[in-house]
Amino acid sequence: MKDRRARRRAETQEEILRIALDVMAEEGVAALTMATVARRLGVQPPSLYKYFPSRAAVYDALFERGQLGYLHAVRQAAEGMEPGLEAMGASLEAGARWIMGNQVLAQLLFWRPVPGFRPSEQAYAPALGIHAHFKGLIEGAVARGEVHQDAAGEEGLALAASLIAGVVSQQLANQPEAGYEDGAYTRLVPRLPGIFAASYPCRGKGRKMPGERVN
Amino acid sequence: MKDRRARRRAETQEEILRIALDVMAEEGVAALTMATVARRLGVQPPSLYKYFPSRAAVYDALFERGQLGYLHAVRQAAEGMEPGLEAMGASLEAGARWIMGNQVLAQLLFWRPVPGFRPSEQAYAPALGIHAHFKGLIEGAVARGEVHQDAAGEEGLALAASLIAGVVSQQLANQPEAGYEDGAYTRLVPRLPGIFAASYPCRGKGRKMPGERVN
DNA sequence: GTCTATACTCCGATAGAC
DNA sequence: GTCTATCGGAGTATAGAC
Repeated sequence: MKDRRARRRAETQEEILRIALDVMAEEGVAALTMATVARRLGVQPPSLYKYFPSRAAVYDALFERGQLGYLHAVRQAAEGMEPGLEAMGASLEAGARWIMGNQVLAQLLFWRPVPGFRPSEQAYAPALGIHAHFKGLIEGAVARGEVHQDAAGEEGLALAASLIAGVVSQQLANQPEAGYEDGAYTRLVPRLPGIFAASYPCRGKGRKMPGERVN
Repeated sequence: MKDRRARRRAETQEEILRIALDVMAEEGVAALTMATVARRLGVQPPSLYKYFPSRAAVYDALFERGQLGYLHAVRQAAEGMEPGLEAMGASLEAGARWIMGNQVLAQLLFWRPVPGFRPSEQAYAPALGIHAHFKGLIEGAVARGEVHQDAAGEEGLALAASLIAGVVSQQLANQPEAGYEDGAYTRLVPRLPGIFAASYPCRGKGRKMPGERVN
């Protein structure tokens, strides 16, 4: 059966990627080498090139997998919810949790730790979906009168992306070992929707926002 | 004269660090090699070890230099100003500008791009000064009634750090070639003090903050 | 599909002559 | 302080036997 061979091949590719993630977690994202993966897999380095044509191809497969995982996480969190601030908060939290649970992939996605590596167009494609997802949520918040319409512009999207990138960057750089629940920076995540809304006030002040601070 | 020898030696160390920065900018922070530096300096690799005992020592010297440069930038920006939101805005902007003008050092300071490298205690020391600097500014803002006193707690400091880290992380990862003036993310920096203040409202709403959005 | 063998390049670091 | 020479090892990738 060709199916069996194909499945076996896919399983081996899976295992290569899994081992690669382990190596990157232990040695650093940029320190991934085909030889190390081969040793752990119990084969000789040349064998790996039957599954991935180059080291960059391994990075690319992981990059695509990461984008898809992150996209799935933020989408699923808002599933069934009306687009708006609350759904945005759910997506932000899910995204932050995903990042803290997939730190290695997150570094590959959101930083540029590997000199010379640029993701292929296909691997980068899900990022557009992520952008569209948050754009839709913010437009929903505008329609519901939760934020000013300017929030749905590029600047608003940049701010939303910067807010989440800020807390996770600080968390990963300063307290990488802390979990999502314990992190001094991830603790800020529930407040991000309120901070975002306060940055694009609709009209009247004092509107109660989810996650807003109560003094 | 021993002074002349010492000065000559210091000059060579300076040039080594300068070349190392160039290499890191072109090849990636983690891709720095002593051999590359030696080639550009026009000497043989072993000669470098007369100036730095190891590659890690080069990273460490650059790390310390970066911390001191960043500390100096944020301090100087607030010099002569009363501690408060306005001074905090000046420091944030100066910090963002410094980062965009010293991207390689910034990666070394705020990300962890080099597997196995940990800064020495001495090299890390200025970071404590940076923390204290912003703590003082926020305490000034509290004293002036610009923000709630909770802003001066660890959570407030974490938020301030996350705000600036977010915009520069996004800028470096997505538009590294853009300058501070043109960046889609650094453009948000002037609004950060207002966003921070809105997150820790003192009492009455609607207070005008520097950098606050006008709708 | 896996292996051995290998070509090729590079690295960090050291020893010792000059 | 600089050099040559070298150790000892790493890496990516390919060729070809099995």
